Amino acid sequence: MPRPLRSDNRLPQLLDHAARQFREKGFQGCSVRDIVGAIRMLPGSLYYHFPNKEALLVAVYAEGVRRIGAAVEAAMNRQSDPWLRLEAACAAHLEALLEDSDYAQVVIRVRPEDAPGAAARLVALRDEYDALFSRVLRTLPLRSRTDRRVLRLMLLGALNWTQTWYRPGRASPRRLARQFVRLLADALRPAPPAGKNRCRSGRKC
Amino acid sequence: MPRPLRSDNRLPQLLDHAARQFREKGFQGCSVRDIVGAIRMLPGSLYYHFPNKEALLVAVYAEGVRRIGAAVEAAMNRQSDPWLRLEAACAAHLEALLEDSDYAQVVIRVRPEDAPGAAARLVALRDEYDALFSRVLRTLPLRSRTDRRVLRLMLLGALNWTQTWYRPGRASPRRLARQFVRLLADALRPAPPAGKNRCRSGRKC
DNA sequence: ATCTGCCGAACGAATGTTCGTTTTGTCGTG
DNA sequence: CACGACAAAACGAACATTCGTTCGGCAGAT
Repeated sequence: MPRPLRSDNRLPQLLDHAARQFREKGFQGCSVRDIVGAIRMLPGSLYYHFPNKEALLVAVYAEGVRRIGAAVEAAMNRQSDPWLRLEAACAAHLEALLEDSDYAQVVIRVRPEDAPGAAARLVALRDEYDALFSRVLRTLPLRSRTDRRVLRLMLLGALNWTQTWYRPGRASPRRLARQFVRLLADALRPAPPAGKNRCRSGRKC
Repeated sequence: MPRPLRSDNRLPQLLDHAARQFREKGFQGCSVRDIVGAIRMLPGSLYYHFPNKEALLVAVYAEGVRRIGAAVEAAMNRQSDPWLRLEAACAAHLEALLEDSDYAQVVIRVRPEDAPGAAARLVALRDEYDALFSRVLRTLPLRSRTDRRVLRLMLLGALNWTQTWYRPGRASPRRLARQFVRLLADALRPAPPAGKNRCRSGRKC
């Protein structure tokens, strides 16, 4: 039973600017005054909406997971081929992470340990999102020996680390996702039945 | 000309504990008192050795780059085959990053932007280290179309992100490095000359 | 009339940093 | 070998700010 909201409630703007500040400067890097000041609120007013600063982070985190999860799931469901599904998921992940959403960026930027009192909940939220990628990977036809867990961790690591070096204007998130997945696909796709289509190195097939 | 050092100089211990604190709680996550308190120093004494907290971080960072760089270079030079060189480099990188050195972990854990006044120097130090991997990758025989820059960023991303999920006792750094590199090697090694040794999928060759 | 949503002003604690003073190792000199 | 000058290294105590947080009160939407 959600309590009634007043139309002049500034919680949405509060969350928006919290997300922006958290992604720009991290959790410990910005003060309560930085966050509320951007929307001309006073520091004490935060505590009407949240019991403390960490709870605000949890709210932003949760919204971040919700948004990036929705984006990835939607992109995924537009494809049927397993490898194309993976590529679509990665592209959506990167787009949210690098360009679209402050909320999504916070999920990757802020370490759970930075907010000790909320760490457990943050980790749970991350895991919830990771499960999405586990699902995509489960449907991939792979060589028998491939460890899907290691594959997931490696791929997500490569994707998430882009946040540290990506600069808008160069390679687009879409293109990066394509490059990453292509690379893995070449390595992991089971060999085609003998005699068929074994072109793997030449310019044209 | 390094000025003369006294035998009771505690700068080494100061750096050691700073590295430990920075890696455990991040730059903004620990106070000057946390750092010096661990070696029974007083907060003001820090400022005999460094002009400010950020300069201390730079010193730790530099030492971290030096150590992990030395470890990787040594491991690299023990191999001659390009792919084995890469694997050795990755293994050394992961060992330093996950188990051995507080200093090395700080280089990955702490974001340059967390210390605005020192960010430029921190980035330069990171780049200096990255150049090592550029060198290893340059000697790799790859398919003609492969973008070595993207490859480096992807690999380093996967490696560095391990810091967020790795727990000692499971897969060893060595094993992880092996898995990562194997995966890429299968994808990127140029196809062997036609008719020779084209086993790529079966159990035994 | 009620109660949501925020103001305004404060709180104590913690922050990075400064500075005059004191201790202690090092070294040239007698 | 002893001693005294000198600088290195750290102390001790403060500094001004900034931090997250608390709380009584009040305007205005419902």
